[in-house]
Amino acid sequence: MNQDYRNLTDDEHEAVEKQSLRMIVQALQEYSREAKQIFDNTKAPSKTEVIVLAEDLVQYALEVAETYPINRRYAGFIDYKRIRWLPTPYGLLPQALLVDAKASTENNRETLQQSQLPMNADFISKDVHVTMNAGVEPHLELPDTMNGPLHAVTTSLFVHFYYRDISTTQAPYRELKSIYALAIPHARFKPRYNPDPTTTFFGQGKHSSARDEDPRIRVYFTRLMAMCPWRLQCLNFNGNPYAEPMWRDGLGPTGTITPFAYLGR
Amino acid sequence: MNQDYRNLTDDEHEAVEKQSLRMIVQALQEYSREAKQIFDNTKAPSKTEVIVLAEDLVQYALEVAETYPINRRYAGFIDYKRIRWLPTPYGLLPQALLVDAKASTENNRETLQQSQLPMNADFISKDVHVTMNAGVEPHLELPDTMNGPLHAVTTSLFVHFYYRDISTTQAPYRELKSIYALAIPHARFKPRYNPDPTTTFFGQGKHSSARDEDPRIRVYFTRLMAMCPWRLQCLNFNGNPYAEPMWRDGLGPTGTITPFAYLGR
DNA sequence: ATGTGGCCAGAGAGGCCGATT
DNA sequence: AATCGGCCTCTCTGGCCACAT
Repeated sequence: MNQDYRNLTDDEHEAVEKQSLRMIVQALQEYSREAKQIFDNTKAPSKTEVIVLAEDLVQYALEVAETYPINRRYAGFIDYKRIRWLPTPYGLLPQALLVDAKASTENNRETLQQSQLPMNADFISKDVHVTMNAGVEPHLELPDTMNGPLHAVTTSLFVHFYYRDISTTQAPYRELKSIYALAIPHARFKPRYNPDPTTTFFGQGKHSSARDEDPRIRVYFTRLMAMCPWRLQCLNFNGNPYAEPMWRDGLGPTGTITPFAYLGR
Repeated sequence: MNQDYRNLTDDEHEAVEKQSLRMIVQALQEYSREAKQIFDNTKAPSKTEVIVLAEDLVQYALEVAETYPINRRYAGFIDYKRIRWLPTPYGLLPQALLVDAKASTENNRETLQQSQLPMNADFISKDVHVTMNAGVEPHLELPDTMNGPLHAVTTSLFVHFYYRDISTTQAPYRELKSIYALAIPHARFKPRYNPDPTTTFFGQGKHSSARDEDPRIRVYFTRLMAMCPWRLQCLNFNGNPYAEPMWRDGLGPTGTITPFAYLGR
């Protein structure tokens, strides 16, 4: 009756991240119709509106797709966060699910704040070795009445709303083109995903060094997918109310895409 | 079997706002211990942290104190919003509950964006008559399958975290001194609360006209309380883990304060 | 054309401070 | 000392644009 993720093998832990991502992809798909409707047609008081829309939509999509909650909360910059019991074949695991919403007109990379980085990163930019330390804890310690503290594994997911602006005066104001969902590997997978600065999906951040802003970092979609196809999922809108229910899995640079069944909302 | 708030008398509608506020005050009181614990001890990556804390705490406090949900969502800048059925003696009413969280080192006024203003406002500032139109709709129209649309009354509440900074390096980082809860009157009460520019709880906004920022507006606590005591509630921390469970009601410039029972969390 | 870097832009949300009374 | 007005600061979040392959 294992309750500690640290007892899992690497492959088991990867499977835990995979099933976590699989569930939010299902949730996003089921909510995709309303998500697109709201995203495209909500009037914009300001251009910042898309940020708020993305956050709200992630909440609406995911809050109905939760697992057994653990009575523990904390506040902070992460958009959607839940401490919960996650059922897995390897045990019922305490998990700290962290999901961040992003809105973007790009669809090839994601910018992370240091506080959103789950693993120490090493990469090369302009021939120099750049480093950034993880800002996300590997787990959250939950004081346990019985046998010492419980460790809730932290799982870092990102939901990326890829869109373009259409109009500022009338609906539709925007076109939500697709919803990407990414699972960034836990710190423990450093040897697997970033053993050295040249082997990585990380890239130079978006910050301006000139104005010495807080450093950020980027995750490149193609490279992440090449290292582990299922970690990059994409739900595409092709003219239908709902997105295309596709799940990426398997091997190879782009993996294999297969449709999945879903119930709409 | 009334389902339309427009059939209520003014007094009945006031009572609806009052019971809505009463419920969130109960919820805030029950959550006050954890709220203070999180507010005071959460490390601050930046000074903006308090804003996020306030938003999260409002969500945590209120999400467990909801009424029968209506299956309808919309996204936007309001921190906490729920469309729901509110049971009242005057009928089961569709309601759009809007709650905004504010963090402040002041405790005498609240700044509202125009989009948070539920009634057209008139007031005098520096001898000139200033005006601001409501940015909140009186109700949300819900397409109804049976007998035409349903109108969800909009109820505008604010939760104000009054605090001061303590330290930037070690816990406690802040001191949450009290939690205020305000109910801003619905547009229909304009004749009651702001019949003319000199009779009002509104005041000049915080925006800089010089840099022509979007106009904002202020609500003055004392004046709001003088016009209707129960619309300004305050839960004070006096050294105890939980705030003092006090509810303001009755008449007079400050009304009457009485304690209420609560179950902690 | 793409993949990368990175400079800037805007807009929330409040901290504060200076007049007034 | 309070009550008001209002200027300005900070910092989030991405739009974009310029190179480099």
